[in-house]
Order: sequence, then structure tokens, then C-alpha cells
Amino acid sequence: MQITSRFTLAIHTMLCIASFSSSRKVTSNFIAESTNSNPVIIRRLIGQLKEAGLVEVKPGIGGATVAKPLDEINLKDIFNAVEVVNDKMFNFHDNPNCKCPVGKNIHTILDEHLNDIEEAMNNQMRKTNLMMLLEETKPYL
Amino acid sequence: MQITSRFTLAIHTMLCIASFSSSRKVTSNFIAESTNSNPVIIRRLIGQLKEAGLVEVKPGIGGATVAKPLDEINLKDIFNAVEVVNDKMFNFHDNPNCKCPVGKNIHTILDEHLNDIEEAMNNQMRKTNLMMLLEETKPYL
DNA sequence: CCGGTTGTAACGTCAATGGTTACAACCAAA
DNA sequence: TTTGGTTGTAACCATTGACGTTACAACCGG
Repeated sequence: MQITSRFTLAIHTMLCIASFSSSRKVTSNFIAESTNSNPVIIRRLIGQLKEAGLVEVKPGIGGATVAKPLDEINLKDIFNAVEVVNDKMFNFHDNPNCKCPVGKNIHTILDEHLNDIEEAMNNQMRKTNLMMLLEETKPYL
Repeated sequence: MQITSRFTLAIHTMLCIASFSSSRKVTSNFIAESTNSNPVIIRRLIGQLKEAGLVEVKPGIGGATVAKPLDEINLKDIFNAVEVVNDKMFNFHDNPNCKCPVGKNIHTILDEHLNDIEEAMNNQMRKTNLMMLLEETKPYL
């Protein structure tokens, strides 16, 4: 099991926009070069980030900017924007046998525990925001 | 992003073995029926659980049993056994541009935070063991 | 009007998952 | 010793999703 590279790619993208949008026009091409990716990939990604209200894009002229204060954008926001978690993160096998006492109740019993796991992950994600990451980048600039 | 159904399938399998192995022979066929899956899928799964030291299987005669006290097997143990997490859970995009200050340091900066997220998830998984799950099943038996 | 950019559709490739059939190896019981 | 039920695996196949690429209409400032 692996979580898509789209997540780290999106964080990287947000950091690029946050770092450079004040001094230059940040285009999908520019970000694609920094991330060693493809302009179209980045545009699709930015499309998702835009829809989540995290960035703003100028069509035509080009260039993206961050749409919120950096300390109000955390990793969970980015995760939500770009990773499609279809309802729940944990997948269930379909139609367990109702005649088996375990199969009959597995869903009821596990759901709570799986939610707890998901929630633990979410809480930890919320603890890191873009402001913090940018601060950590500064020593290297 | 979804975590494979193999995880919940493995938990279901472990619960079946724990519940029934004292009263009947628990074969891959039996579990496949309870989980609405396929005997071969179950055998491969049990192979992984066996390798992790969680179950024992009698070849030839057939039937699986739990290899450890139930309160010493937690969800993280099962997760480790069946979900192949290739090094880290979070995938990085390859070769970010070294000439970009963000691209150059993204890995260093993010790694710690991503590890924290993974660890939060792992810790929560360790809090639930098979004994607890089995207790929760009992009211329904 | 032109050049650079975004948004998106339409493909292609690749890997992983889940499923299935088939069969050798194994072992207990008849 | 044979038989029957079982495990362990190999060999496929179908489906899905991620990622990449080309192509092109729509957009907008100079």
C-alpha cells in the first residue's frame, strides 16, 4: 500500500507558489521543472487545489497564488484536495457471509476502529501547516 | 487513495480462525465462504500471516490456528503482515529539481512530518488487538 | 492580432489488485 | 497403500488507477 505521490507533489507545488509568487509569475511550467514533472500534471493538480480554495489562478495571463494565509493551510487540507478518498480510507471486501457470525458483524465491529485510525492520521496531518514548512525551508534558501 | 481490502480481509480471517478453530477445522474454503472471497486468495493471505508468525497451518490435513495469545496480536501486526509498505507509506515524486531551493530540500523537510503521520496511524493501530475485537463480536454470537 | 498560458479531452503505458484455474505436495484415515 | 481433502504456488486474466504525453480551444495582456 502506498499513498500517491500526488500528495507530496501537491505540497511541493504549494510551497513553490508560496515561495515565489511574490517575486515572479509561477506557471505550471515553472512548477513542473521544480518537481521534475509535467505541466499538464501540475495544471490538473492546481485545478484540484483551486477547487478546494487553496490557490488562485489567473487564466490567460498565467500564474498561481496562495488563496489563504499560510498558517491556515495544513497538510490535511492539501490531502483532502488532491487525494480522492472515496468515503472511507479503508476498503472492505464485499458482501461477507451473513450466515457466519463473524462475517455478519465484521463491518459493525471494525468500522469504529478503522475510523479511529483514520482520525489519528488526520489529526497528525492537521498539525503541520504551510507556514511551518516554509520556515523550515528558509535556512536552505 | 484507498487502503487495500486485504487488510480488512486479513482481520476477518484472523477472527474466523480465532473464533472457530477450537470447534472445527478452519480451512481456506471455510474462510472464503465467510468472507465471500476465494480460497486461493485466503491461502495467499494466510501464507503472509503465517510468515509473520500470527497463525499456524497444518499442511495436508488442513486447518489454521492462531499462533499467539489474542491480546498479543494487534491491528498493526496484521497490517504489517499483509500490506506491503515499500519502505515508506508516502510516495515521493522522483528527482525534484536540485536547482530549485524548494525542490532541493523538499525531501529533507517533509520526511519528518510524513513519518509523524505514519507513526500516528501505527500507534492507533496498535491500540486494538484481536482479543478486543473478539469480545465485541460475542454479543452477536 | 500575437504569444504565453490555462483547462481539458483523449490516449497510452505501467503496476497493483483481485480473481480464477490448475496442479504438485502433503497427510490422515480407510 | 490408496484415497480424499487440503495446502502452497505458478500462471494467467481483467480491471483499475496513476502518471505521462500530445493536442487544442479558450483566455488575456501587451
